[in-house]
Amino acid sequence: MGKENSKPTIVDVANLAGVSVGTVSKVINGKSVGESYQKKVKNAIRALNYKVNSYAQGLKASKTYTVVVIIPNTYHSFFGDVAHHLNVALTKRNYKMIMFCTEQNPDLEQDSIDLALQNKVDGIIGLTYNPNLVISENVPFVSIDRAISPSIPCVACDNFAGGQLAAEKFAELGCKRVLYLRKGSDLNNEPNKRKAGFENGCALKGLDYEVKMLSDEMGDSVYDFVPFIKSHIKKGKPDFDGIFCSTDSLLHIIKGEIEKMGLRVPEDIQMIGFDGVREHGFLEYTCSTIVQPVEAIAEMCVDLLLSDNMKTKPPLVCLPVTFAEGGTTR
Amino acid sequence: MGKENSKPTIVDVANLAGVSVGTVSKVINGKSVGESYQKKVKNAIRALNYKVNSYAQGLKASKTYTVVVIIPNTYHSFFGDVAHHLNVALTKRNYKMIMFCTEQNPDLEQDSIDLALQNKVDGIIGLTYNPNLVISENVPFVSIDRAISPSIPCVACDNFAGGQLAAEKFAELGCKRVLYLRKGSDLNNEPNKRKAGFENGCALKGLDYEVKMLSDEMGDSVYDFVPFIKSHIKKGKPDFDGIFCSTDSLLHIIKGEIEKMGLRVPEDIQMIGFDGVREHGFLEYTCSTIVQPVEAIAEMCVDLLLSDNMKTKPPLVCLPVTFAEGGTTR
DNA sequence: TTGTATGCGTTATCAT
DNA sequence: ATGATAACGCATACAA
Repeated sequence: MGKENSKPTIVDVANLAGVSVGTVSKVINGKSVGESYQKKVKNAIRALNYKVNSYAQGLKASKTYTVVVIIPNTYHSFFGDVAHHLNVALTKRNYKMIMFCTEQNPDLEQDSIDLALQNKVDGIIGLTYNPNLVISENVPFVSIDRAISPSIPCVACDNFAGGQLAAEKFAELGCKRVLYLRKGSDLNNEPNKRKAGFENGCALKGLDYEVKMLSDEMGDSVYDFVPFIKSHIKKGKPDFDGIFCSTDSLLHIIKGEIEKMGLRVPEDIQMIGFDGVREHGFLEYTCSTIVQPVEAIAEMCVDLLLSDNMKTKPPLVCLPVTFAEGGTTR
Repeated sequence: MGKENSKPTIVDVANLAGVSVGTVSKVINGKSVGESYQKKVKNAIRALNYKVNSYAQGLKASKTYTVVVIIPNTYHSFFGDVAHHLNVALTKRNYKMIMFCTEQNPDLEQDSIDLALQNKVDGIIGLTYNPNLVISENVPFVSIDRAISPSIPCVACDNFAGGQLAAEKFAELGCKRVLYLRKGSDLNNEPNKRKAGFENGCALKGLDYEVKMLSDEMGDSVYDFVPFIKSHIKKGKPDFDGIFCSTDSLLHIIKGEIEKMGLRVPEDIQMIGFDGVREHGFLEYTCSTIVQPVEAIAEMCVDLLLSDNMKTKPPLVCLPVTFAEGGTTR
C-alpha cells in the first residue's frame, strides 16, 4: 500500500477513473476529450478531492503564475494601498503574489530579487531604493516610482504635474507666498520631480515660494523643518500663507507643529499634501492633497509585467494625478 | 546543443565542476563534502550564476517554505500592520508569504484556502469572516481573531481584558457615564468580547454606561450612531462624559461628529479607541487607545503554524493589551 | 566520501 | 481520441 495517506495524484485519478494519466491531464487543462471519459475523470477528481500540484506544474512548464512584490512595508498607508491594489490586479489575472517587505534596506531588496529568481516567479514588481540593484535580464521587472534602467519600465504618477497642480491650486486659493517642504530619498526617483513641477507652477502663476529639502540618507529628522518654519515667522506673523508638503504624512506632522506655533489651518495657513491616501480605509481624505492614482498604477504595473507580446516596453509611464479637498485648504 | 539559453541546472554545475550531481546537491544543502570538491562546486555555481529551482525542490520535498496569508486588505491601517508583521516574522524564518486580500468576501476566503492547498504551501494564516469555512485537516492553519474549530488555533489580543482596561481607565480619568459604541461583524469572534470586558470593568468600578451595537451584516452605517448620541444630549448638555469605541477608526469618525455637535474632545468628552494603530507609520497614536500587540500576535501565529513538534496546539491564545495616551483623554 | 539511479506529479510527444 | 512514456530539476537511498 505504501503511500496510503498522502495526497491524491493524477495517477490516482487515472486509476479510479479507469483511464490514462494523459486523459486526466487533458480534462484538467480543458483539452478535447470524449464525453464519457470527461465524466469519469471529473467524478474521480471529485471523489478523491484531487488538486493539481502547482509545483509539479511549475517544474514542467516553468510558468508559475506567481509574481513577487517588493515593497518597503504595508503599515504605511501609501504602501499598504499600493500593495493592496497590486494584489487585486494580480488576483484578477489569476496570479499569486509573494510579498517581501524590505523597509528600504538595500540588501534586503537585493536578496528579495535573488530569492524571486530562485523561485522562478513570472515577474517582479518593485518599489525599491537600492541604487545598485542587480536585476538579471531574463526576468520581467517593473519598477514603481524609480527609473532603474532603460529596459525596465517604471510606473509612477505624474509627479511633475502634481507639483505644478499644487502650485496652481495655491494661486487659485489666493496664496501669495508658499513654502515647499520635502523630506525623502536623495536618489534620482520620480517623486523628486514634485519640486520641479511645483517651481514651474509657481513661476507660471507668479507665486512666490521657498523650498526646504531634507534627506533620508543624511538622517535628517522631520523636526528639522521647525526652525526653518520659525525663521519665517516674525513676531507671530508668518511671511507665508501656504505650505506644500511632499507627502500627506509629512503634512500631518507639520500641521501639528505649526498649530503649536499658534497658527491655524486652513484659516492662517493653507496646506496641500501629496499621495491622497485615506487613513483607516475611509473615503475621506485627511488633508487637501494631490491624489495618486494608486489603482491605475497597480493595474499598469501588472499589465506591463504580464504582457509578453509587447516588444518594446515603455521606459516610463506617468499616470495623471488629481487634487482633492481635505480640510486643509479654504 | 539544444537548451543552450535556458537556466543552468544542477547538472550543468556538476559538469563544469567535474563532479556528480549528488555531490553538487550535497554542497548546496550543506552536507559533508570533501574540501576540494566543495571548492570546485562553489566556483562552478558562481560561474554559472546557478540558482536552485525551488519548484523542483518543492516537488521533491513537499516542503515549500511558503505560507499563505489571508487578510481582508492592506490599506486599512490595522490589517496593513498585521500583514507587515506576519511578513517580517515569516521572512525571519526563511519562509515566503503569499498574500490573498479578500475584502471579507466569504467566497474569496474559501477560494484562497483552496488555492493555497493546491499550491502545497506549508501552512495558512487567516483573518477571515466566512462562518462556513471548509478547511481540510491536513494543512496547518492558524486563525486570527476568530475561533474556527477546536483543532485550529486562534490568536488574538486579550479583547476582554482590553474592554475592561478601557472601563478602568475611564473611571480613573474621572468619568461618570460612558457610552460604548461598537460596529462590527455579528460573527462570534474575539473582538466582540470587548463589550463583555467593558461591562465587567464598568461594574467593577461602579461606572454607569450604555451600549450601542451596529452590525456589518445588517448594512448599518456608522452614522447611525449619530441619532443615538444626540438622544443623549439635552439642551447641549451631554448626559455622558466618555465614549469607548470598538476601533480607532470608529473613534475618528465619531470624534468628528461630536465635534460638529459642539462638544470638545477631550475637554468635554474623553474617548478611548481600540487597536492602537499608528497612521502614516508614525510612532504617535492618533487617539487614546487600547493597543493590540500586533507584532506579538504575528510572531505567535507563525510560531504556532510552524512548530510541528507541538502535539496539541492551544485552541485560543490571548496576548496582553496596553493602554496608550493619544490626546483624546485628559 | 563520491557517484548512480530512481522518483516526486505533471505535461507533451509520440504511437496506437 | 486515447494511452504509454519521456522529460522537467532536484534529493536521496544505495552502490561503489
